[in-house]
Amino acid sequence: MNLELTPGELLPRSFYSVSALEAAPLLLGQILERDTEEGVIRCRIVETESYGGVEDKGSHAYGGRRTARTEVMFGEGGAAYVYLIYGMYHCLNVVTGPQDDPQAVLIRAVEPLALEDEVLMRRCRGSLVRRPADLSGGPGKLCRALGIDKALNGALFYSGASPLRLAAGGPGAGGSGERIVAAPRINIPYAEEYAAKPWRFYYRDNPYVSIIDKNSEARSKPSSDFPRLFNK
DNA sequence: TATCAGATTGTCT
DNA sequence: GACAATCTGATAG
Repeated sequence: MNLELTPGELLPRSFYSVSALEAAPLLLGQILERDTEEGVIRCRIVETESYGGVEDKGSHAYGGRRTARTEVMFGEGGAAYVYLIYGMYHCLNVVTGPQDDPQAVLIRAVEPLALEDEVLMRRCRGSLVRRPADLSGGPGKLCRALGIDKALNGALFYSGASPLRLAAGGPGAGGSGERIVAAPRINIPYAEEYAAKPWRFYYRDNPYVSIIDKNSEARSKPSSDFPRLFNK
């Protein structure tokens, strides 16, 4: 996919028509915008995981399980799927693919774009932040830092009227020369043979990434090996 | 730095 | 009734 987009412009609805596996690395480097009472928080996506299709045993929609919770995943791509995990944390996903094909990309880590964004995120965060990953390195942490809860389930990322949006990152979003690591997804032992699939993507050496894979050096690839949103 | 148990509730069987 | 796409603080080395 090669879309000509101006950095800062909202990603178009068509961006979300691809599979979750395609979208996961493409979302790296894109900008997540969140409207809060204190102002707009802007941050860059640095870690994602793909949960794709009814055959993925790691997915909430495995086997076509369509319930009140997973309903958003069955809709057209471009909506937010937000759910509660372990009774106290929320997780944010970007729904992709066509209607009735449940696929989503879990956003696992973001980094604040500017100092003002970091200030707002720290304010929302609550607990002690010593290192970058403490702020927003992890799906539960980033939702707290951005004030995301189930009220945002179904929000449309491509709509200017939405309180949660996705905009194009810099000229190299989806890459920009940074190496991308593809590694197994986190905490889904029940997914059996799907647990080992390298469907987690993150920027190597980025301090906001939640967990560093020991074999990341061997597994990392130049970003040019992944689909690009922008031409060079 | 690494490991571990506890927290806490919506969701599904 | 069991468990979850997690995080945190405590404890040991």
